Amino acid sequence: MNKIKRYNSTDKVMVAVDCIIFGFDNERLKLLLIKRSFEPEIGKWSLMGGFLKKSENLDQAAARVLKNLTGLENIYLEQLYSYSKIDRDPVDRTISVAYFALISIDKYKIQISKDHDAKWFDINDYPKPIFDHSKMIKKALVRLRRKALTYPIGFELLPEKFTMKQLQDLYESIFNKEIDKRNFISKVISLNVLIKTEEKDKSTSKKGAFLYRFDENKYNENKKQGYNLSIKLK
Amino acid sequence: MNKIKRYNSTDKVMVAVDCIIFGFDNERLKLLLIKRSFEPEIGKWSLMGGFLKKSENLDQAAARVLKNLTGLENIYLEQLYSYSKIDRDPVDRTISVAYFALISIDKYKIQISKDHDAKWFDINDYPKPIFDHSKMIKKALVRLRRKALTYPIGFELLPEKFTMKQLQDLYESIFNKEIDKRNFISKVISLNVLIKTEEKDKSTSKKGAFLYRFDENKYNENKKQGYNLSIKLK
DNA sequence: CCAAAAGTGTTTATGATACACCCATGA
DNA sequence: TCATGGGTGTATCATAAACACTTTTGG
Repeated sequence: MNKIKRYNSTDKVMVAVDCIIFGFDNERLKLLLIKRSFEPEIGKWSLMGGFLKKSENLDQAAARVLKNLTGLENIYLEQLYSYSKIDRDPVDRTISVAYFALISIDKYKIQISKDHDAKWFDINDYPKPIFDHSKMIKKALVRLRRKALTYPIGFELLPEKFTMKQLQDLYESIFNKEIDKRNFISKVISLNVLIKTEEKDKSTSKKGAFLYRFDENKYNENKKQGYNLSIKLK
Repeated sequence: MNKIKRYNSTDKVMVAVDCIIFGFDNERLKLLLIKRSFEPEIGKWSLMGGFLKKSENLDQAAARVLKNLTGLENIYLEQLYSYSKIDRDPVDRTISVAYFALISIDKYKIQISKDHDAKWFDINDYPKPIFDHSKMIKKALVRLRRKALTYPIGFELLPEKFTMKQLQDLYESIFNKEIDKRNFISKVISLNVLIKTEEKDKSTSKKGAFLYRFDENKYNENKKQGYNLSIKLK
């Protein structure tokens, strides 16, 4: 190919990534927000974000932003949606590509970077964030709910070993809805992606609850047949 | 708010929108591609695209691109995904936000702009397009299939009045799969969004087939209960 | 021994699938 | 009258939902 003129660059814009970081603390679904230490909107709650660099793609930028805040790598990240309202950022024309991340809060000992004033909030009770971040969070939750029905998100949100109660709590928290224990367990078992270990977690009862692990191989074998954890959404 | 320094602008990039334009000609689902009249990749098939301007948001840019090619306004457009591989466009660093559009090919007398060499292709038989457009098209088809199960896309893809056969052909074409006529019709009727008119289309049979219309009010009333046109995807 | 959480099955209801014949009409 | 596409109903099967009691054990 011969030399080609570069495109007219008068319309170049800043591209940001913002991360909706979901975490599960083995009881409730949480959302990680930071208190902004810079203008604009200093002191207000915000999603963790950053600008896309010339040397990276969007997935990489989102991973960098996430690592910057949590120190974690190889975390589940999925692109959500791109936001482009002209004045969404009062400083400069910026479009933002939102990503959402899924983290098991205690699987890793998360060291939230001291550079940031960050806090986990319950997914049903968090402060109003800046800009259009509220829209992003709502859309991420919708996406997470859909994903939870067709993909074993417990892989990402639960520790290595977990009890059925924890798995059920995760789903109840995501859907903000009580689920019948018997139906839930028999459905989950029938999906055939869990391995029951010999171990018990005695931290919440005298009897103790068996610990389970996800089996990625089983999941990969079975996923052709479809994975569907129907939960009635009234 | 006081004057705030603009963000460092060394990392500004071009933002493009590319439109995956689906159309239904009352027989098969089609895809509209253009033959590029400019470098790079002149003469190859491509999605219709354009660059985001400072004065518009992404939805507006996509609508402008679509109007530019087809002359149509108020067409269903949905943002699909943002593509950002560093060298995806060989000329300059560009990220592209893909949108997909749904058009009833004969509901409007589409005047494809003579400025473009455009052509409708069958969704199962189209030429390999440039850059990452093939990935975009595949993702758009996945999205369309999901959408078809939960939203009456016939609103967008069919003419004002249509026969059950046309509606079924649309779904068979989208899913590339034969569907049982009796099951399909009774399922569609049960969704309670169609109005049967007194008119018949006699163009394909001596007996004639009743024409139906979508009823947007019925749809809006019923959608709280969910809209689900289960089609077995083997 | 008892409080508290873990564990376990069955029945019913709903919805999906499979399947085949009659109808209306213009040529 | 007959060829062609239009229109219709039922029986079976799979899965979701509703529902309550027994087990275990540390304190």
